[in-house]
Amino acid sequence: MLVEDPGTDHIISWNDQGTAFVVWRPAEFARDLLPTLFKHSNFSSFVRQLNTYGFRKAASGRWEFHNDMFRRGETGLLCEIHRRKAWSSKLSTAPSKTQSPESDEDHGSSSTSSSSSYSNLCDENKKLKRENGVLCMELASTKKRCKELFDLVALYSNSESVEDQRPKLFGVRLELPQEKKRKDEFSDNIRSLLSQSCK
Amino acid sequence: MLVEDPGTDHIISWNDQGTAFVVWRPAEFARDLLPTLFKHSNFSSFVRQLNTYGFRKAASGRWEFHNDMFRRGETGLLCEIHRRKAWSSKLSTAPSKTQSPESDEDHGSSSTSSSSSYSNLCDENKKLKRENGVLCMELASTKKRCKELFDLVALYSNSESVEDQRPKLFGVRLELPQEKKRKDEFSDNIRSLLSQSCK
DNA sequence: GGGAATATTCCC
DNA sequence: GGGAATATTCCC
Repeated sequence: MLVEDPGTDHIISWNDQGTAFVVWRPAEFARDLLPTLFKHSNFSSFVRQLNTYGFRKAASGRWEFHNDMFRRGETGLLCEIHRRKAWSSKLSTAPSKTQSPESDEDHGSSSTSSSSSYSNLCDENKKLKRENGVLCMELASTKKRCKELFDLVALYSNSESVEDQRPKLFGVRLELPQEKKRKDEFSDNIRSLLSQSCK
Repeated sequence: MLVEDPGTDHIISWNDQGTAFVVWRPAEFARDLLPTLFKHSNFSSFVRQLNTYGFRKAASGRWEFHNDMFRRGETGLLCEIHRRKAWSSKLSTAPSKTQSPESDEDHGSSSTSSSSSYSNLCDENKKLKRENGVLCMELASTKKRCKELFDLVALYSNSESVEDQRPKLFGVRLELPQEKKRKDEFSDNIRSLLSQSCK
């Protein structure tokens, strides 16, 4: 609205190509125009919001900001400008790079690319799907492995108590005290593990 | 400051006991006084902040708010009034649907991606990130569990071979053929499990 | 540019 | 009353 308004073009306007807006007079802009739209008159707070919504400063030596969805005449694109989410960097800390290379992939991009460009989003999407696939596979194999260990422990724990075949002397099974203690400890461990589900 | 100021006592003042403040005229308070201290003039936003800082509304049929650290004359207590932290609910989300049916999450959604809409892509992106986080957590807990089982098996396998204390007759350990076979199977299983990394 | 604390809004 | 999204501030 401000960028379009010819009355404020000496303060803020489109660049020549209509691909970005330029704040020609930051001081006047902050003092006179910001308070009409926001609860403050700080240029830096305005810039902070621009960044949050995917606008980037052009390296043009002036206050020029661009966003792929902000172009002269293309008002239909405006609805694609969204606030970057805050959760993007919160839980994604441990992407389990157990054996996947993905070395060069900039992990911070998840938060950066959010709203700026369509192709960035596509790239991130692809990467997420790849990562997702890797995680699914890794999880599946870990679960399988976990189940194997579990079954093994369960089997042994079971067979030991059921089919103990060790020789007896006159009907009494030969077993020394310290072995008994060790075996009981083992059984306790197994019992506690068995009490949880591992499937 | 406002509560103390005699000039505004008809709008806001201490209660009789000096244990709370009372907003006698919420409308005037919001319109005339709030903007002098805050970036808004909404009484409800003011109340929201009061709650965040531990003030509670008294059940007195008027806008009376109290806080143990807010008392007439006790200005030294004011520094004990702190903003409530937000962390209390953040990390407790832990979906960890280890055995839940995960019904609503359509895992096949990846195929839907052919839709070219930008906001669809954003939504999918969000979902992927969420899914990713859940997978990471589930993988971590499964790995932990796997390691526990692994250590248990390793421990037993170890102690069994090292300190077999069963009685011998003339230097030969008593052991029946089928037990030997079962134990070898067990050892083979353990060996193969040990050959993979489970950390 | 963006993380993080705090403020304001919106909603249950 | 408070959870949660968004805005503003502060700071690296």
